[in-house]
Amino acid sequence: MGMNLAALVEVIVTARANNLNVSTHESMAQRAYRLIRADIISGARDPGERLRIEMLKTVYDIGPTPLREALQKLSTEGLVLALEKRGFMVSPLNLDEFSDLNIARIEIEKVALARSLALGDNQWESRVVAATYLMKKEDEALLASGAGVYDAWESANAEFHAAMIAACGSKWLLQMRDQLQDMCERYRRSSISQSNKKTVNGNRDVGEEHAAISDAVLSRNSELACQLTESHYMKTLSRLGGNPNLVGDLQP
Amino acid sequence: MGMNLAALVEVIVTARANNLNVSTHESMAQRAYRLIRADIISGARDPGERLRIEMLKTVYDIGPTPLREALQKLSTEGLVLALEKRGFMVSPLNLDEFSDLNIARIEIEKVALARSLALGDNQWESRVVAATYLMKKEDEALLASGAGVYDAWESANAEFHAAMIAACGSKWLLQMRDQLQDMCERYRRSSISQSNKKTVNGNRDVGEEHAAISDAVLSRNSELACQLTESHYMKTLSRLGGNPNLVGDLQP
DNA sequence: AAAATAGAGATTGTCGAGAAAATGAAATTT
DNA sequence: AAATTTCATTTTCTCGACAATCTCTATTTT
Repeated sequence: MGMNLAALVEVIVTARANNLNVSTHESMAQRAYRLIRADIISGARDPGERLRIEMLKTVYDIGPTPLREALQKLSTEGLVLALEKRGFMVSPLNLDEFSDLNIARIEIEKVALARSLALGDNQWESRVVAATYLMKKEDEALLASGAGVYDAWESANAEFHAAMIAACGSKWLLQMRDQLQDMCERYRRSSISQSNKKTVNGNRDVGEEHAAISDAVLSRNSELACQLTESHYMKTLSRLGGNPNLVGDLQP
Repeated sequence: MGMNLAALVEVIVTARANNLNVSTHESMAQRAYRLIRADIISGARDPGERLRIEMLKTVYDIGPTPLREALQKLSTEGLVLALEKRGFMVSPLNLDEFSDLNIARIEIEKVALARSLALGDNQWESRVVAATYLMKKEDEALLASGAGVYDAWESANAEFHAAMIAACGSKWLLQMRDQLQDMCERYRRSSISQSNKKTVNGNRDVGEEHAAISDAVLSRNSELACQLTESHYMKTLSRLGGNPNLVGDLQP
């Protein structure tokens, strides 16, 4: 692939702006980062678990240098804790931090949602409609099966919420939100693996919540959309044992 | 310093929660991270500048492995761009991204400010009063001197704005805000070095703006405080050539 | 002259080795 | 017995070396 530097920078900056992955063949460091990150978020690695280089070398078949680079990146994100002269560990979980994360996530999501509703064009509306359609199908399938959430449901859910805020006009706002989302996801997963997976959606009709959010968004009712989204996330939070008192609306 | 692992993790987690630095003797990787980060934010390293390992090795007297770890961390933050098989460079600046960053920063700051006003206690009020007092002194000194901003003014300004939002109840919200702030700072610095330093505060009476913000905060007038803070930051943005249209209030 | 090619030199990304520090178990002291 | 010390082992962090790849100049071709 012959390409000069300026052109490559252009490609990378543009791709990053659209949250795309441009790599032809990833480096060992990237690979390590991707794999370890996925293992931590999915709960395959327990919170508090030591991440010893020798062990990781054996498991992922990657040398110590790229492994350390990956762990440093993850420590910047907060998924990994770097202990001076004592290596790395998966960041421990605690409920106070979960509340803290959720406050940040929900507040940022609300801001992005309000902006998105104010700025979104027809293209964006079409994406919202498409995501809503898919979400409805998956919510119905989930309700019918009575089982836990599928991967298909998960990805429809992710796209549903991403679509709503996509037109907010700041990729940094979206990136902050994504990062906080991933941190929260780890709490959700570890909570699921501890309790019964079937209770994940409790007695809620998540489909109805999604439909209400979509309606509010498409009718550009910013206040209602924010309120519904907040309570949507808060229901998940309180079911997982977080402290909802710290999150809720402040002005009565 | 004899200390078992559990105790150390406790110390580190607690210290991180309060944004403290607990290191007794920093590692080469930490040192590289700190120095390179400061050089990028201060503008000592130009946007778009290649960061070659050999060069960095000579300048900072640090081996290639810790240097790469530092660069990877910085690339997670967005200050450095990692180019596949072509090393690292200081992230290029562009005005669109500056607007983007400012949207995110101002929105997050407003959210944190509203929460802080709703949740802050007497202890917090006292910090606000102290920061306001110091800020007033520094603003007066700045006005009297007629010169550019001093380090003392910079740090008073940083504490002034940090104090206002300190009681928001989410360390993550504050951390996101800090990260965006540092990114914005780099734009401000590079803009200053290009133009005349004396024009930094233009015809604005920044002292008056600060006083108005402080009054609104202490009287718990959330809406006014948010509005004043937003326009305070926007004045800086538009003077630096950003696109203020993309930032402003959305609901008329 | 502009574009393509080729090859010397520089740079990245990775690995293994080794010094310095932490850990844990056994021995010693209080 | 509990606390301290000792010391062998493990682990981290850092460095230099090396293969793979990129870059830049000089040369050839169109």
